[in-house]
Amino acid sequence: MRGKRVTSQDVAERAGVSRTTVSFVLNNVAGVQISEATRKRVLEAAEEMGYVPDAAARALASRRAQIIGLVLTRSPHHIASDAFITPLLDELIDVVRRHGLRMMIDIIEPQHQKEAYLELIRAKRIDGILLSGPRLDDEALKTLEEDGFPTVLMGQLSGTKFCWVDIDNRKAAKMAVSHLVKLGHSHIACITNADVSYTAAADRMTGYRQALKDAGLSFDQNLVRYGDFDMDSGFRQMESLLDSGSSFTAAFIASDTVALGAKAAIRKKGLRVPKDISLVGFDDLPFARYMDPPLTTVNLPIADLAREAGEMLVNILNNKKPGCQRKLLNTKLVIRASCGTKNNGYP
Amino acid sequence: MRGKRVTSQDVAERAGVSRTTVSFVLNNVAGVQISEATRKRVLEAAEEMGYVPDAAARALASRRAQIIGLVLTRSPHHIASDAFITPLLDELIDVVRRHGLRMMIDIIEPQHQKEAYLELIRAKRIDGILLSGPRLDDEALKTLEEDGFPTVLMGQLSGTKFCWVDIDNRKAAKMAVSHLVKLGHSHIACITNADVSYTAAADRMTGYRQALKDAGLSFDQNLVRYGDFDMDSGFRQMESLLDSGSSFTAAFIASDTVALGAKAAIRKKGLRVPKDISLVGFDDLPFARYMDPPLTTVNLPIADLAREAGEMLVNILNNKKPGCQRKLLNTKLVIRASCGTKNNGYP
DNA sequence: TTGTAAGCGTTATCAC
DNA sequence: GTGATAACGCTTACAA
Repeated sequence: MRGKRVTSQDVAERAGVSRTTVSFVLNNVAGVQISEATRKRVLEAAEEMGYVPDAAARALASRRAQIIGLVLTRSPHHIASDAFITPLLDELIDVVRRHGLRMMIDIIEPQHQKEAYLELIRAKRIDGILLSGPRLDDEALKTLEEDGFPTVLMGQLSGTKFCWVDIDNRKAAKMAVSHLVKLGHSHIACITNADVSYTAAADRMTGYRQALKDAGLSFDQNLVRYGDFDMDSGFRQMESLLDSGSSFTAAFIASDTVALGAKAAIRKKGLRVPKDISLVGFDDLPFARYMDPPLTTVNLPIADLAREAGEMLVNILNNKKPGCQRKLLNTKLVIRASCGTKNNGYP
Repeated sequence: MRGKRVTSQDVAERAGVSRTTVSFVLNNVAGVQISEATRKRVLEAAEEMGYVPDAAARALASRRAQIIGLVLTRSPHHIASDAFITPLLDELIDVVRRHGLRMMIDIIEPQHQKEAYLELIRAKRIDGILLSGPRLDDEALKTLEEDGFPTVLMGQLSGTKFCWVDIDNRKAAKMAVSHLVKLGHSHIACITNADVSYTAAADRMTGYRQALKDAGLSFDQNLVRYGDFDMDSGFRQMESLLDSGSSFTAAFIASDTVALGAKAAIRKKGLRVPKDISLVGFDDLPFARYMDPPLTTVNLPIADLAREAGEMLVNILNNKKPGCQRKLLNTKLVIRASCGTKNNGYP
């Protein structure tokens, strides 16, 4: 780094070949036969000289940056949950590394700078994009769709032809609520994870309604509240539910984070979980099992989601499995101690 | 993106100037006088044609990638806490964007791939590096130090000449423990956030000892356990403490995450917080205020830390404020409801 | 099987 | 003030 850079020219000279050969060997170009001896000589020379190809030069010449962009939507509250970002990054970086790529990250506010990430593409900084928390009102996304830029969404966007990976939110929510029904609850409240303009929130809500319907229970709008990603919203909405006078013995809360806030509100009212109110969450964040009582919740396989999305994008970049791919991942209910059979109820 | 790319050549032709002039105008090169008329014409042409400079070409020619690397140390357990990564990224991306840069992210295992991030530098992918959770046994770091590669650490590394930003862990821990002392506690246990080979863990431990010393209390090794970043370790270590037969009425737990596990262990034993045992945590993670009872803890200003580190690196890259800079940020104790005055105690 | 040479789209050094 | 022109370090037809 200090001295002059080692270039492919230097390696070529040392190995007694041309730069072309060096390039062929180092990039393992298919369809080109190079003798074992030459190959070995080049590899050794590169190794000895500590040659590392210049990324910019390579990108310029090959028209491939070998970088994928990870774009997260920063609502005022962040994507699904902060707790997901670590396993997400972890897994994605593994995928990317396995394929010899790098990852560039950007976070956008849905309100402003919506277009900010287009620069990544226009400046050819990235070859493909992974978008978490896509929104219909994202104008930049339309551009991507028109241009056919390699894109994979984490989450669905109906009416578009994007590839995506997601979980079956409806099915998962239904499973969670059915669990409550089986325990004998007939008055089950619901706090969504977010505004229903988010597909995931709407789907979870739908699952809740379906479970009620399947059980022959009636849907009561008075038992529904809308969370807003964070603990505060859970606290407020549960307070509202408790103060409303509507009676219920259980609640499906479509986010562990929101559930944590809700539990605090229940406790503040002097009520107990699950004695007075049973709770089912969603996400299975690390803290769920350490809540008091440990929270029964839907496990969201975030690492799988990330890996599938990453591999899907890589496949697209490599022109394997072309066309539009979609994948719905399974979830499972993790039963812990926040649900009881219906008993005294509230009020 | 679909049609042929717009190059600076195209812009130059449209504006009726040379590529050089376009470059001067768009990069706001100092020391070059360009007439307002020309400048405006170039800017307009670029705007109209939707010109976005090619990042690779620019990097190749200017020898500046305009990208900084964020390298996180992935221990088996991740940097300090998962919950920190979102505000960290958030703030860093703001800084970077403000300066017209981009960010590339990498995560390394301290065991393997220690050298993996050197490729970022060797391939000239990044101009500077931001390293979180630096470790003394990181060989690659030595290389950076020798080469004088622009680097800012988040966390300290004694015996090196790196720039860094950190909090005063010792002072913060002392403040936390003194709080317990003031409440009348004289038998105060300690669970570290991690192994003391981590500087932060060692410093927090030292702060704990100093607080005891200042209060004239004796240090008892039997009251100390070593956490390991996660909730599980907190659970296990608190169990060990409780089973050891040593008596204590309060505990300083140098991580909220670890504290959450510890609290579960306390509850499992049928004890209460703060009635039987007072608890002080460290980090002030979002869930701390929603714990039952809300956790008294040290607030770690992660966003400030990120911003300071980011700005410091940018300054170094711009050759402002040269030399080695170091910054210690203040913390404050957030008093909630997990501490009481000494009363019955345990056992 | 390997080499030659022409780009890739900028920036930067000089002249004018 | 502005414009040629040479790097920058690599990939990749095309030749040999």
